[in-house]
Amino acid sequence: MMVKNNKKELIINGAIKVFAQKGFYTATVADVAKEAGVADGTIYLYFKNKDDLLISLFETKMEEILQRFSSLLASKHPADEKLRRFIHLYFKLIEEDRNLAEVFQVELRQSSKFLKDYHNQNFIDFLNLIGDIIHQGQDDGTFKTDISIHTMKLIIFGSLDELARQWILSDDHHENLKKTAGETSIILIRSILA
Amino acid sequence: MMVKNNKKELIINGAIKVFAQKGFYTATVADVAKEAGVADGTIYLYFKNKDDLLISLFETKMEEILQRFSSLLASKHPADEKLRRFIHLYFKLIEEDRNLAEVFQVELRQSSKFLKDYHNQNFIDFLNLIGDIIHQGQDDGTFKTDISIHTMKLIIFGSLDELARQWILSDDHHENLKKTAGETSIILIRSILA
Amino acid sequence: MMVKNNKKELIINGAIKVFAQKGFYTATVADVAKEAGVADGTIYLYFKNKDDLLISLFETKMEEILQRFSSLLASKHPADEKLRRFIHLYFKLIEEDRNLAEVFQVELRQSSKFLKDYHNQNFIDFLNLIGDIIHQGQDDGTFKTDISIHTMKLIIFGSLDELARQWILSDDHHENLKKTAGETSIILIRSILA
Amino acid sequence: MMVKNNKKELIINGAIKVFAQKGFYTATVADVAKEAGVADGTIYLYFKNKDDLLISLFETKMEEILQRFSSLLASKHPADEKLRRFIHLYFKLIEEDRNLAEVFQVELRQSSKFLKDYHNQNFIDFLNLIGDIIHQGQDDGTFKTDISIHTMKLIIFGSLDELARQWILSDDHHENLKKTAGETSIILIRSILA
DNA sequence: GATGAATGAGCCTTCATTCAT
DNA sequence: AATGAATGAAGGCTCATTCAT
Repeated sequence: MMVKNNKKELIINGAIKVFAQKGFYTATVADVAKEAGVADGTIYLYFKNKDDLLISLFETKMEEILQRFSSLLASKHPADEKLRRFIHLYFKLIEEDRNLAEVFQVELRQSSKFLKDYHNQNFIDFLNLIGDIIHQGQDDGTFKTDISIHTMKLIIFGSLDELARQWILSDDHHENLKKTAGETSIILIRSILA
Repeated sequence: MMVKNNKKELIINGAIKVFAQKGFYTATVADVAKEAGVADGTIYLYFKNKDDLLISLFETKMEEILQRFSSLLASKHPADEKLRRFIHLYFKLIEEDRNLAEVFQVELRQSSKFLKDYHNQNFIDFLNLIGDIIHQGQDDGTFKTDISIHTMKLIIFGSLDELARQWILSDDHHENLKKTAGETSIILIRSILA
Repeated sequence: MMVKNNKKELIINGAIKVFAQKGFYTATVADVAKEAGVADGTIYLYFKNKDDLLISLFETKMEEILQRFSSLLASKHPADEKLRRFIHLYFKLIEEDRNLAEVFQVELRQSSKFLKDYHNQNFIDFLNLIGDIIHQGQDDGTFKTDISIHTMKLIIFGSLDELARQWILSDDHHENLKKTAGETSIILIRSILA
Repeated sequence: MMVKNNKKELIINGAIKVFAQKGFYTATVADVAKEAGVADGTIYLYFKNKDDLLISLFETKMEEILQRFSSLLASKHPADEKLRRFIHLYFKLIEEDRNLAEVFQVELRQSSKFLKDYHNQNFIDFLNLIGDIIHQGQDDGTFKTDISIHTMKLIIFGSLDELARQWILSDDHHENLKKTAGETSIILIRSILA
């Protein structure tokens, strides 16, 4: 079948919408069930509990996201071009699914529960995508080597993250994210180019 | 007496500690009261409710922080030197009060409640401190003018914020924040210097 | 099944008993739940809140009561006979369900909440049952017309109400309410008979 | 001094106003203190607790009321004239102090606490004032003897009480209580006159 | 698998009462 | 006597979770 676990998907998508609107703690499981069009109890057939729903949501979507970046990173482009494309893809994804972006941005930052106790391998993997690009650039002489990859990847991710957050939280979304992506590429690449 | 509103301070500091450890939603008002060494009801003599406690906490501390930045910004230094000092002070504050940093980082980002519905003027003011430095630098020819102040200030803040977060969330705090501050200054200033 | 909304009934009956014994404000929702044999939360599946429970209780029971009076009033008896029967039925109902009577007598008179803010249509309807009898009697010449129906219906209701209250509050219920009903009929009808 | 226990009086009068407006349970001790213009704690210098405040209020005012009736009853008038004057005085008092009337009418009926557990001697005394008039009337042949004094006094009191309540609860107080008093006198005396 | 009525633990909040000043 | 800040017990209500159907 094409549609595996249809209900599970419905619930995850309902949760994304509801968590984005109300926040994880303020939203109720009943809210999610209603949005997903299933009964409250059904959620517990697919997820251990409310926390597990958030984590599963994150992992499922994060895997999808990592895949969308993977071809980009497997390409033969020079490091600066890869970084440019990374940045554009990042903002494209944000624009495509604002609710998901909001859940990632706002809700996952939230409680120690999810960024401290819950060891977030997918997030680390994501950061390492950036690290890999920088690594490549430093290897082939495209990028400067005077700053640590660790610091640089956090600067890049932090920049994208904050720009995305402001765009999400602002009510006016006419503001073009593509233009922002262009500017951001210039600034960040300039800061690192050999 | 010298110490006015001693209880209010005790409560705010208790709240910072408890919210940092457990998260705003997971922490109970009773937890805060216990940490502050007051009765549960006492909290309601000083704060309207639990939400108000978080917001008051934020506003009180944010004002303190803004003041600590103000002399720096009133100084006669060139823009790049100001930015360098801004970055160092930022990390210094983070190191000084990790709990407060964590509350700001994690809890305030949290739910729409606090960054969407609650119009956060202090946060905007803080971002504008950075904007002012950039503005000065563009005016006197220190900084490039090809990128918008808006984008640039978010990149700077986002970078600092993310670096701070990783430092907070990592258990090993031997890692020197001063070194990070140095690296970050170099990168960010390089990206903008004329 | 025959019994629909079994739980709602259980709760209302529990509430009648508990409110009669402890009073509305002194009784807790947990008391009612325990008496009804349901969980605390179950009450909130059927009633919006504690106030709503009291109002719903009143409306449900008042409708039942109004129905028990309706055949009497639809009958072809002369007005004085109707009034006599009304009085007897009133005391009969009091005797049948002392707890309910007590809730009506004591708790509903209570706070502005329930007789001032809550516009009590059922109670007005009940008073008008008496008004209708008097009206009929004045029309067919059975009753005097020198006094207003409004005053007369309040006198009749107030008399019954006070007699009922004293009976309820007295511990000795050997005292026959039927005898009281007889006496009361004589007095009240005498006061109005043409 | 003329004004003995000035504070105590202030508190009682504040309580009457506040209890009338909000109801005994809904009103807080702090509300009463504010209305009386004293500190919360001051109330506990004069009253054991909140319940005691209500009971003391009742007893103090009830004594005043009983005194106002006493000369009437000591007079040499025939029983029917006494009853007529009783009724007029009753409504006059209601009109004079609506708040007090409301507290007596609505709040004191309230919980078992005050009409069941609290043995209300003053109220019994008040009812007996009516009983005494009837007794006199039956002795001197003015009133019929076919009905018990007990029933009759409750009918009279219940009638006055209900008429007063409706007047209090209705917003329109243009309605003349004197006219009501007149009508009521006619009806009640007619029902009992030999 | 799916439902949703029922559960009951737990938390925010109120407020009568106390007591140091 | 008077104050009012502080207390903390207690209760209304919510909501994640379960389970009989």
